Amino acid sequence: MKKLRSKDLSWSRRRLAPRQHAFLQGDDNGQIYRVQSGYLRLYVTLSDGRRQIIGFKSTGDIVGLDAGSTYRYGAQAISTTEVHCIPATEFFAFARGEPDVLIKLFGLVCADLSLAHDLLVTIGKRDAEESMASFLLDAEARAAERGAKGDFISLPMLHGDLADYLGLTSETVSRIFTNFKKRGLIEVRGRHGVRLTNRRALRALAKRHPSKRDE
Amino acid sequence: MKKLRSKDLSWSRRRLAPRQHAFLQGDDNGQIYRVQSGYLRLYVTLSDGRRQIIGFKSTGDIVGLDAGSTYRYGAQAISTTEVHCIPATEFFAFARGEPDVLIKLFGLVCADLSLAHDLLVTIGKRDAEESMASFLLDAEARAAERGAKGDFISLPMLHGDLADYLGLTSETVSRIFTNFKKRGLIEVRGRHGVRLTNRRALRALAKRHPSKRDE
DNA sequence: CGGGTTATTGAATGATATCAACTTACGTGG
DNA sequence: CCACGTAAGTTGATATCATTCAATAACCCG
Repeated sequence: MKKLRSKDLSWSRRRLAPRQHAFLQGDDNGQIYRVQSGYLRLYVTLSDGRRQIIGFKSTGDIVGLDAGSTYRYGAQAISTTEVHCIPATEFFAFARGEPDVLIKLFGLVCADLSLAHDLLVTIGKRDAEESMASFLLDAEARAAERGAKGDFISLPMLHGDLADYLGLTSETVSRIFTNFKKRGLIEVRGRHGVRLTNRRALRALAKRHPSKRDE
Repeated sequence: MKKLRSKDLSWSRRRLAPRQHAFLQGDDNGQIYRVQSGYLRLYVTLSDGRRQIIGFKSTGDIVGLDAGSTYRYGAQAISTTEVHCIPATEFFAFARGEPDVLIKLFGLVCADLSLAHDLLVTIGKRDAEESMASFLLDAEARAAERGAKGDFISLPMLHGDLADYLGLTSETVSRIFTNFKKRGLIEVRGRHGVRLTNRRALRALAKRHPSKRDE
């Protein structure tokens, strides 16, 4: 299959400082982004300022692909983040002639949709503990997919981000981390390191349907 | 642009009775569906049976497009529902040769993603009243897009469905309907008819960002 | 080191869930 | 066409989980 990032295309680079935006909700859709390093949070706001984080994006992820004429969500750097970007029109003009690329793009949006559906279940039906358990398992699975070394995973986002992602408050997130530590479900190292020390219990909490991968 | 439903393709028909499934969560992905008449609810369940409805689909909507090897959600008829379906492999084999069709499909999934994001904000950040206000405005906009006649809109789903969609309980949904009626925000006719009698107030409740379309 | 941001912890409050009783609506068959 | 039986909706009382408010503690960056 053809590589997504063709050499023919004029990708440009941007380095985003923490809290800097790649784009804001409502901006005209100009660019499609690819994260090179660091982390972005994608979020939607209500008119009174409440913020729902709809996803975290890291190395290799494509952002802004699903925008119409304007971005429906904002994209903000959590830590210093490098992105590559390309004008959407140019990108789609190229993709139009490449069925494999179009199908790849289709698959990327489908994957995002699936993530959104998972998050809907978490926020809509899981209580705070269940949500956190589900998040931790997802975070670990994601780290594994990216070939992370060691069993500590890195969670670069703040508790407040996690709260805005899971539909909770930062205090609740903090309480549950403390509680999980006491119960021996996780071990924490520094601000961002977490290790899952009882996956079975976390899985039971998350109430997922059993899959073949479960020991 | 080429029509999505080419005559070359072998669509078949199914008539679903109320509560009958087009497919279940976990089924092998065989078919892509198009709703001809009636309504489907799409939902995800947790292992203990809690159900999150992720969307309602009606005439003209495509369902199952985003499935991988298995469906990640179930699709169940609310009322008697007619669907057309086609094997996914056949459909994509056809689409591969038609960039316009691929781009159309891409757009459909992007629209679903956008809906999922909206619902995330509703469930994650809006309280019960705000959620209901937002839902009613969306339902009306959707009906208008489909060229519904009259100002009563039809909500074919049960209160329990609405509850499972918005992250509430059926009791709460009922209380808020009653409250909205008392406050003159809506008028109800029969089991399924609703008319919005104070859009301004509903919009204020929903706390959306103002758009050009707002009077 | 120092200052601001973030995290933790406790106590009180509040929104929505839960439980329960009752009413209404609907569809089915007599 | 009506009566019945079941499913759905309403309403009230209570319980509960998570939020809110507040005060302290830890962390990190410059």
